[in-house]
Amino acid sequence: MNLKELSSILGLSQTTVSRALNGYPEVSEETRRRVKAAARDNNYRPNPRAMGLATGRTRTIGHVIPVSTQHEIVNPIFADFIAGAGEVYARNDYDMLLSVVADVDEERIYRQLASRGSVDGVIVHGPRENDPRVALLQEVGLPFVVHGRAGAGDGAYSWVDVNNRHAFERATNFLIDLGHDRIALINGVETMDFARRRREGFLKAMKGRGLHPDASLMRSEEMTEFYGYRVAREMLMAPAPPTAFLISSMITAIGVRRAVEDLGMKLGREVSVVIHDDELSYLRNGEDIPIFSATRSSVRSAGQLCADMLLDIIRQPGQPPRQRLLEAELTVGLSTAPAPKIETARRAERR
Amino acid sequence: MNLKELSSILGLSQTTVSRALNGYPEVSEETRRRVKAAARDNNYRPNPRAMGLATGRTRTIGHVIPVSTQHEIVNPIFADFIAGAGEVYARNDYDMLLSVVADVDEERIYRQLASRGSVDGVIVHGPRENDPRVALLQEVGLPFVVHGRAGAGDGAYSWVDVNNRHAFERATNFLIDLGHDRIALINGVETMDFARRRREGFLKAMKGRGLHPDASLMRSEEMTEFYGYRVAREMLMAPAPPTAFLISSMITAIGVRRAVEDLGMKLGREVSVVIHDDELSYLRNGEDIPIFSATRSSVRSAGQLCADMLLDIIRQPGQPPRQRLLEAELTVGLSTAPAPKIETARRAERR
DNA sequence: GTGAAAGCGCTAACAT
DNA sequence: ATGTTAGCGCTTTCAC
Repeated sequence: MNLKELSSILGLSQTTVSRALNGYPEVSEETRRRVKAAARDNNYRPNPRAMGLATGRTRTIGHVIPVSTQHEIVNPIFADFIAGAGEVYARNDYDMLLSVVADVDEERIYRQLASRGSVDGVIVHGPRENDPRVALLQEVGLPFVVHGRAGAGDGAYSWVDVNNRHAFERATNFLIDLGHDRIALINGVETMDFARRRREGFLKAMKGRGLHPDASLMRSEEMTEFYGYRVAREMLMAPAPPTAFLISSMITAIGVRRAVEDLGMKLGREVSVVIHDDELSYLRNGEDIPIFSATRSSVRSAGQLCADMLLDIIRQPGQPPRQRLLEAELTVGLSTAPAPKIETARRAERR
Repeated sequence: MNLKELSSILGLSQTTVSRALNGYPEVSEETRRRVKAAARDNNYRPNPRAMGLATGRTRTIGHVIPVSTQHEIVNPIFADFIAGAGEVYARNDYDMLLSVVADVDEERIYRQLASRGSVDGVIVHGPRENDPRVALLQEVGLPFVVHGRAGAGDGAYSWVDVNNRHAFERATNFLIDLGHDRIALINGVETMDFARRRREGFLKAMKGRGLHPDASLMRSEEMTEFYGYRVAREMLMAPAPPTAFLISSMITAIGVRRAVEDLGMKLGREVSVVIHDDELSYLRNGEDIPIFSATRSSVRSAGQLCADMLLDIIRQPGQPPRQRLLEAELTVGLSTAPAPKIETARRAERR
């Protein structure tokens, strides 16, 4: 069922039917009612490609997932983020286009998305310091929201982030409260913004409590399981082993646990594995309340929020995104720059 | 830069330029060369929506990720699968459309994808027994490949699966070899095909070795961390606790480990956590070779294979997909039914 | 308030 | 081997 058929059934022109369906004000109430009813009854679905061709808009958001060329990890955290964002898209009748791409190809992909007009906007994942993608996207005029912070000036772009520094500061303080003073930080690659912030939180807490962080207990690598296993083993076998671990990834934590077991040490009291907030709550609340999913749900919220903000930006070209309430442990930054406009766009006054 | 502009630069008709670019045979060698050069120099990118409108094909594959309405888990395994599939799409210049959808809405989404023509085909995730989606997709004529088996007749559709039964049989046998006879099976929901197969593998090994599986040591639920924690704790505190666990999910295994720690028991020798093949190799090979990623990479291979098969099916309407070599622990089934044809399709003879 | 017609960028019959 | 023309299904301008 296409517009032509539908309009001939109704004895109206395609124009009128289109206008009625799209909420243009110049259609009579009566006609609009009839048209909407007929559309529903005939199970009419506008062809998104035809719409896209005509409007320049696609109702599609791109997510570019960079896969490192050196390691084959795909951060499982993406799954939660994507799920959150996907929910929002579904609710708003947007599609999600996922590009899994070798990190070296990222620029090409972004340019391609922009020049092909495959998407109305993109979410940027895993920002690095002074991430070139920000400038790139601004250059090609593709609206975007960054998941994490890319470390350019405030207000230069919009972002949503988990409050990494604060979470790690809290976790560190908590371990110190438990009596630990040799705390190992097993972190992700610190060119990644989130890893840098986690480190800062850790150091802030240590110094705030008069403790000297031991450089040999601070590592920064791609967060694989084996990385956790290897460095934990190394540290635990050294003359002055850590009494607690602060770990940046669930996967890496598994490796650490293995190392601890391997050495015949006891997990729990002797060595606490803390993966930011979630595990922290685990320790705090005892055995009955598993809050491990807390972080996963934060990430999911982050996905929702990112998507929501991006849709906002896209739908209100020329206006900064609106402020909003935050759930979970999230922080946001709103771009003060107006969003790029799509030339062809001429928003109808929604009724 | 669009076709019109490009052709006017070249002083040729749009038709000729289109034909040259798309490899139609009736273009002169010389012209083709010129056209291709000009396209490259002018950085010409065909508009995929316009192409889609004209051909009915979209060069887009849909992945529908069902999210349970009752639990908010998103299987992290999806991330690896998606990464594998995404790679193949990128290589073949296809797009991936991801729909995260409440399981109750799944049928609607599939129908929508079909009727809107948003995608050329779909990958079906998480099949259940006699999954209605198979019939649905056949009804609406959308080409598909199932990740896992949906338990209809052989040859009715194409699928790719990890060899679940075999993996669990091996793991169970291995535990028995180690001297265990009270082995707990902490499985996923057994209406899911993969969970049923894993159970079968477990039972086969147990019976094959003359052991009686204890019903109180076999559980089947949505694979969350807390589920692992809860049932492991229960089992370990019962009069006759298990001496080993066979667990269907990495996440659930984390819960089990916690339970073990909580009870002050020692992991490793006393209780072995086995998550199909990967952990099995871990145990077998000792501490230096972490093969934990084995399963993750199987899943990734499965993603690649699914995508590859689907593209095959789409590109050769009317022909069964070709046989292929398998890597990793995968099994495939090939549909004997011809793939549905897209009416508008008229494949050019690729030169 | 409604309709006719042009056009979005491309492909594919049908000429030549 | 190349061009002409008619769509694909929708939006939007312009006229009534």
